[in-house]
Amino acid sequence: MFKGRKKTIVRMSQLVVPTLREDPREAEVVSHKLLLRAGFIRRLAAGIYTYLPLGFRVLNNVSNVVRQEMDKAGAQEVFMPSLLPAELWKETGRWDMYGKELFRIKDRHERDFCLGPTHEEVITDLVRNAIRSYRNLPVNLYQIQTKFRDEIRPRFGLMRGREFMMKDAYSFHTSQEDLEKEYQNMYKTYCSIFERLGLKYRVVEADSGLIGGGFSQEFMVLADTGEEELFVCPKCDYAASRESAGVGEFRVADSQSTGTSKNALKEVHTSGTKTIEEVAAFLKTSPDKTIKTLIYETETGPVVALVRGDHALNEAKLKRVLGVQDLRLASEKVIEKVTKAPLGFSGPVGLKGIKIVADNCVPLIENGITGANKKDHHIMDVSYGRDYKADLIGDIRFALCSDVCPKCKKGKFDVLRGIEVGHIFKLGTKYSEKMKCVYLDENNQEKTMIMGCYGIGIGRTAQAAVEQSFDKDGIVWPMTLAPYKVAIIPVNSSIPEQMEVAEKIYSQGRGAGVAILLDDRELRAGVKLKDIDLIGIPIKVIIGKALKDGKVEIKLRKNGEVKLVPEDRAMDEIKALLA
RNA sequence: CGGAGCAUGGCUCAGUUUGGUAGAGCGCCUGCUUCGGGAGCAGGAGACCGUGGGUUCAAAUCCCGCUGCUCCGACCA
Repeated sequence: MFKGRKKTIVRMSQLVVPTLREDPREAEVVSHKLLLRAGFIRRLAAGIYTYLPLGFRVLNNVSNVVRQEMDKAGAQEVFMPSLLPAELWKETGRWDMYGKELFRIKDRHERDFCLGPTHEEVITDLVRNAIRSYRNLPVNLYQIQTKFRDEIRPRFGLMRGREFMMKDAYSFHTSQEDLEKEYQNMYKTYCSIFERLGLKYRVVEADSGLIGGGFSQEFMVLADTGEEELFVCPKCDYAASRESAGVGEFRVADSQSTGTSKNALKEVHTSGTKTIEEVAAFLKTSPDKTIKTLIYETETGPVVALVRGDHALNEAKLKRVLGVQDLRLASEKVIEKVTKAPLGFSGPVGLKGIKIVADNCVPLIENGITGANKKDHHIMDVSYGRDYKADLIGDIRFALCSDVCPKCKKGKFDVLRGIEVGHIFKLGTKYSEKMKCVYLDENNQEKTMIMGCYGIGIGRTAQAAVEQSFDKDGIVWPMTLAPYKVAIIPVNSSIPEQMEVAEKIYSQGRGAGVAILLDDRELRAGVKLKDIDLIGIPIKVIIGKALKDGKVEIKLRKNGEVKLVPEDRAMDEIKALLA
């Protein structure tokens, strides 16, 4: 591949690997610290990184596996622009919907552009022009490319950057069944990708967010420090992200009496109490007796959402239940207009002319407590049906680990942590319809294409691997990801015999196409060994004392295992380890 | 965007309270001695103390503005 090049630098004395002895202040999580310390990446600005030679090699290792598996699955690689005209985004409405996360810029003619955070619009535009017949469907096009998102809070190095490498694929179909087939094909492809990369992962049901569409699944690399919570049922195969985990059973809170006698409504003065906790404490009861009332604004007007006081409302679920796209907490002004009372005293009783959505658990509350829609007042002994009604009742809260699996209704959730590295979506016609991406079927009928979309965070995957595999000395790369598989370390570079053997094995390795590194630096053994371990090279060939007997050491990073072999057998041994 | 904090050689930090000629460790360069898990000695280079203004005889230090970065909450691969 690089035949034209005279030599690639794989001598440590020449390689740019600025390792650091101390943890950089900017890093918080282990993987970020290690990538910085071991000289893989450097920060340029918040969430924007340079990949140094080692880092870039790892990135390419991920990309290559992804590319091979995608090609094998029948997808075709393309390369789309990063700089995108606003018109396309206006066509789907996402120019307005995407919000502040979209990097927007103007050209010299004051025309609007953005830096691509994802490419549904671009690919759909391409396909609607390039493909007109059912004969040319289905297709799956993908690219590996830099994406831009003006994240609210860039974090943890490559985990959440503002500029990051991503593989995104888009498939186009003539039927739902065909999409289903490709979705399964991609599911399998993703499994083999993450298996080849040597990662422990789980697949969970997920919310599809801004990308939209219906069903989607996330691939999570398991790591205790992961940002995501996965709700996994121990009794069946159900697994979901925190965002989308369902609630299997609606029970009354433990503290509620089983008695059903309804007391009469009572208004109480609760001056100075605003939060649920304050109100519950003031009235000497627990938060699960209260009804939390939240006012939201949507594109179809304000709505009132009710959840039990000890539950957290899940906006993604609320969006789904309401069937709205735009959802945000109402301003105090709107709250006052809707409830005629200041923030902190809202309640469903007596509200008119506004849609009310209640969580499944809310109607079960007897003699509950909620705001009186009157400053400094709450009402007690509120019961559903008698005192208020909801227009919609559904699952709109976050699941808790005490909740029951919605699938088998038996297991209580285990909560694991993970890092989202892949996401597959069934988009349906969300984009193709708006953008008139159509084809002619065999009956000369115009039909809208059905789409799927499949992403993998390349840099994030690389960093997730570190998060999953490190020790006190540094990174322990899985073989596939390691920037170099083998490092040759002459213990004392001032002994000519050691250097000779080192050079010999090095050139044998290069001749055999092994990704091999020679630590030819004139440094003490300890420094070289520490550096190579920090970098995480899987196999070390240590040339030292044993050379007197014509032997070298082969030591594994993973478990510290050492094997003494005759120097002329070293290469065979390495090849066996790599096979 | 709300809350907290930080900004001083390449890296990690001290110095700021109580203004008075900019420090340490690591790294880097030179030489000597060392040489199997971050060596020792000697010599040396390297900083307009984030930025703009103000107070003062005098500001890294006090005051005001700005910017950048990190962390905690709502978004995403």
